[in-house]
Amino acid sequence: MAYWLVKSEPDSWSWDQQVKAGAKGTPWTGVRNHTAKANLIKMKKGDRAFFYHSNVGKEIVGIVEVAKEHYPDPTDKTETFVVVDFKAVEPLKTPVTLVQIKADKKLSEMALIKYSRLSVQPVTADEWKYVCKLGGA
DNA sequence: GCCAACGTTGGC
DNA sequence: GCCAACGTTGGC
Repeated sequence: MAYWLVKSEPDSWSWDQQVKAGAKGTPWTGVRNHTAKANLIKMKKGDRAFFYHSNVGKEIVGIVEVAKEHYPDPTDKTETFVVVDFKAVEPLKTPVTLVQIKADKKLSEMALIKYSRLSVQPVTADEWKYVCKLGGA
């Protein structure tokens, strides 16, 4: 199983909305970047991803799971980009903030820091376990 | 095919 | 609100 991190501005799609959307899963729409698209395509059902609030909060707030593998983005008229469906798994008891990640040597290689504008990124198994521990998940 | 101009993302 | 990073567009 692979691990990922997805970003969303809570003003447009927040963790709370993801939780309320329930166990069926909801499409992760709006990706318009080819690197991010390539990552979406690599995702397999059952893969897990951190849900990160960009701009407001700037912290990892929860864990989602791939409920459905990639298919064309219904909001993309050009039919170039894809979505996957995510469902909420569990919140982090303690959100892990960007400040915390930057200050932590173990997490200094995270794509979140190195490729700060990429909205769908891979996370290594070590980073995954460590962030889960920090967050109390 | 190069590169300047422009738009967007996202941290500060 | 500013601006750095970076992707995209369009003229040549």
